[in-house]
Amino acid sequence: MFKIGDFSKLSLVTVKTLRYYDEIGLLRPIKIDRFTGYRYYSAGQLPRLQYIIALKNLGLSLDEISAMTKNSLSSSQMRDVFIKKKVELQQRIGEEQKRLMQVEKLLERIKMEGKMPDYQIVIKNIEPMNIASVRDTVPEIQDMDGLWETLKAVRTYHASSITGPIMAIYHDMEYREKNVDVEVAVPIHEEITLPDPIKVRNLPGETVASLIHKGPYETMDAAYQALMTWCESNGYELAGPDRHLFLRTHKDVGNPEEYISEMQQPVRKI
Amino acid sequence: MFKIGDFSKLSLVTVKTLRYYDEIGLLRPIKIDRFTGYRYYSAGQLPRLQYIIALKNLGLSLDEISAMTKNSLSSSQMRDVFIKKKVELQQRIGEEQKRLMQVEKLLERIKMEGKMPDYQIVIKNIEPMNIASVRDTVPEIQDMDGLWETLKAVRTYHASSITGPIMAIYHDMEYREKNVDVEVAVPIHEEITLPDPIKVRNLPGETVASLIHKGPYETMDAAYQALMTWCESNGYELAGPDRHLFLRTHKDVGNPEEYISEMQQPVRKI
DNA sequence: TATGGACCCTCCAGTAAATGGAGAGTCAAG
DNA sequence: CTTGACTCTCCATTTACTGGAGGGTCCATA
Repeated sequence: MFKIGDFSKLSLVTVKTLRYYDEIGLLRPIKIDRFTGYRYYSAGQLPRLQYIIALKNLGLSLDEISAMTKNSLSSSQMRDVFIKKKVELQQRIGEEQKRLMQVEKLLERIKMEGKMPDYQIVIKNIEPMNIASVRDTVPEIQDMDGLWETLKAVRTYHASSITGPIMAIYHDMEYREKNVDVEVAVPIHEEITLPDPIKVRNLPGETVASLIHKGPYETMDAAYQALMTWCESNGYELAGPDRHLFLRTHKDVGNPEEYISEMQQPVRKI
Repeated sequence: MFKIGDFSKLSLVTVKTLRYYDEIGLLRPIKIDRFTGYRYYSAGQLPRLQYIIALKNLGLSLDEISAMTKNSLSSSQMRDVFIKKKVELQQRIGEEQKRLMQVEKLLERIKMEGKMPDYQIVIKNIEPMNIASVRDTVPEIQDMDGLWETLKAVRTYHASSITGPIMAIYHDMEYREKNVDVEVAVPIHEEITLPDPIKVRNLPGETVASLIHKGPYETMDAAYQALMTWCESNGYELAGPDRHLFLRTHKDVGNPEEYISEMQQPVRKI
């Protein structure tokens, strides 16, 4: 019979931890003095403790270990637990490696450009939504304003059905300055019906690379560049028309330097 | 100005999380209504939030992010942070991979043997200690008893100086049945002096693979086998004479099936 | 027998980054 | 005015411990 300190020295497990394992019922002392509360352990408990430590080193949680040691699982159940653990570990390693790669890319860029990049790119999952939209091919980007006019009806008469910020969807697969195939849209509840040429349709959920741009629209090509570069070096490929969300526009603020937009480029992991 | 729910939809960060970020001062709303307590955010805060999320995805803690965004570090300081993060990530990936390998080996063994292995092997770091010991080459292992007799003096007259369980150290580099070079020892405080042939010496700290054996000493070769196999398949090589700790012996219990021993084999990561 | 120091006890607080829920107050459309 | 959606604060919970306060126990020595 060992007092907790001696047992701790034998097992190289701290006294605090032993008391904790007692508390959660993972490893109870063979005896607790009724009067002093002193815990007494026996050498015979060392295999059990060793077992616990071994399982912990494999990455099992104390809960899992409790379950395994208490119900003394069959070996096929054991196998299942470890297979599950294995998958979990593989997944975590994958994530960490992705992270590591991103950090490395970032370091590279800092080294190349001598400063932190101006844009932070983040992967998000966008839920599907319903939109009211008008789509057309316009000679110049500025001509998009006509489409906004068309949509204005929705925005004034159905203001309460609107569920998000207005956006533009660029359907050309490559960048172009003239004859742009653009769809301007506003997210809505499903119910309303609208006159031609406004259409109500469903915009599917997507995984997008998102970037927030502050400033006038003319300076957005750098942002677009950054997004492309990021996708390339982080192993994503483009997977659909990109969306432009207008989060703060001339209607909210006078100075175009204060405009805020979000670019959402659907992507797919290569 | 958005209420917290709208801002949450825009940023895809939960309301709870936004409130938490407010609480820890990471991202405060631009305005809080003095009477209702309602938080109001602006589109202009999205870049900041995006930045926070990007850094979080790289594996930085909110504390680190706070420090980075509050003091707007120079780019060389930024670089240092990321280099540190990179090292940290590499290390964690290494550990997880080691774990994964161990799980895989274990699964293999379960498959081969149709059951959980009988022995759990654990890596420990043993602190250096002082021992009183007698070393000799004995024709048969049983003859070790003579050495125990010699040490008995220590164990009776200096009982209070003893700091741990008795042990045997096998100095032969390979296993042998005859002419065993063995040292029997008992850990002590440094101060005492002892008559010949007992020596007081320092046993260095070691990294050991440890295994706990229950039962008579005759059945320990299976344990030794298991230890060797484990070391081989987990990438460790032997790095010194192994120690045998006697944790429960004939002095504590009658039935040899109840004996408890610990084998400590110093190892080195290959 | 007294005492000093090492050891042990319980209880409480804190860690990181949220999540879940109770109970109450607020907003906006119809 | 009602109703339902939204928001607020405060508290508890998660993991696997760690640290400390305040107080009791053990035991070898004086």
